[in-house]
Amino acid sequence: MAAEPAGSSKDVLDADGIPVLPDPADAASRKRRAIIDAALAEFLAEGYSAASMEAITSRSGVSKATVYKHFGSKERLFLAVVGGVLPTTYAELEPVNSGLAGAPDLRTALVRLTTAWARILLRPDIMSLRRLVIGEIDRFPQLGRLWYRLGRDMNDGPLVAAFTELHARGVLDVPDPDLAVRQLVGATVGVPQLACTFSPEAAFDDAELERVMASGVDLFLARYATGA
Amino acid sequence: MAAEPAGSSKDVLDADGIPVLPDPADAASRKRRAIIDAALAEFLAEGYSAASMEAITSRSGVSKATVYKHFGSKERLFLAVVGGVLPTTYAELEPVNSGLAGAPDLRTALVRLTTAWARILLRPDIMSLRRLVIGEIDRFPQLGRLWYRLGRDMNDGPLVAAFTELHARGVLDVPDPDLAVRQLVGATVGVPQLACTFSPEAAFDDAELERVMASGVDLFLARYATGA
DNA sequence: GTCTATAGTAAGATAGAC
DNA sequence: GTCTATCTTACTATAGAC
Repeated sequence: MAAEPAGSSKDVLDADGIPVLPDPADAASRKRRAIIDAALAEFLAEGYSAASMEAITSRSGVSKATVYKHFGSKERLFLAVVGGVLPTTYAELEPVNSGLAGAPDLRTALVRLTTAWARILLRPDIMSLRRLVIGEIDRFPQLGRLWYRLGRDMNDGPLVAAFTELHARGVLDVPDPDLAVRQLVGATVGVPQLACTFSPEAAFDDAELERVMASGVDLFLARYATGA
Repeated sequence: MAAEPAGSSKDVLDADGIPVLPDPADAASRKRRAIIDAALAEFLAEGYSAASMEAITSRSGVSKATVYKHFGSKERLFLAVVGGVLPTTYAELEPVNSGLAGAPDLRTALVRLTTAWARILLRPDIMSLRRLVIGEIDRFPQLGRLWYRLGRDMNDGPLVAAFTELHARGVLDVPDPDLAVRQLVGATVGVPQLACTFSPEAAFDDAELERVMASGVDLFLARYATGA
């Protein structure tokens, strides 16, 4: 259990009484990290305007001046924090997408895929972040565009590629793969997502979720699957 | 051009020099209406927390004390204004729903219906209101539940009834009408709505909109229409 | 880089005259 | 019911010591 000096001005001594000087760079980035975590929690709980820099400094254990040295202003802090966490969030969805074009049973693969997406996207922390971004879009349009673009690039993108290939192989008949992907998402993940957007307390157990995803995939395949 | 005394303490005289005393009830409800309009504009522009009661009083032309006499607090004002406008908003969608079960061509009727929905729901003012409600759901969960319930009751509801009837008549094969409606919405209106939610500047011209709606309806019918 | 202390401002809400 | 004037509080941001 190493001593972690929290910025105290007093020297910290090791077992032999020798002062342990914290690496200033590490100390700074630890504080930076603490500020980011505290700010995210505060912004998620209060929204941008009601969040107070005072509360963020209290949560993070640093002083107000330090926060301003690092981030300059409340706006810049918000953009850094929220813009920084979005790619992390979407990165979780990427591994699910691999190898769809080569799956033995397309229906099973699509149900698995959409169910995995839904389980992640419906998580309360991600739903809260989504509501925050949507609610602040007039003030921070960059974040809205970023969120939408990430979703398109990291989720829809691979699916579009897979459908295009399956179309070429004659397995699917998809004249507009881009639109088809958006329809699939709307008819599967979009259904419980809409409910959770407006009713945070709404819960979908795994069985219900898989039933809805399977029904949406069947809807999709009824139109786009060829006989082959 | 009738004189409309805006609460001035000086008497207003008619053409014969006779004081025109404004009906106090009417004057009060005119002010109430002015406050509501000003508050809605301010809340839409700034969000709940950043909206200032000072700005609302300026916009409405009444004093701060009057606003508090009428609505008691900022929270109550917000609930009254937003909760009051939601039914009005959804009422616009109701007439579109009538007479679907008896339509001669179901596909045409559904394309017309979803396109009409989309044109209303994508309007910037309604999209802004939607973002406001979503962004403030942690603070005002009532509004989220109200929005979702209105959408379900006034839009999905009639469609569920129509699909149930068409199922009984053998025109459709819809084992779960409620889910089917949500899928149809997700695959039609939901597609451009998602884009507009995150990119307010995104615009869909009528031709593009109808193409997307028609494609979504075809998707729906490929699964749920019987041969009959 | 980090802190304490504070400047300067604007917010929500109310008192009291009319 | 309505207004003007004001109370109290909390906010963002900064100055200056270390």
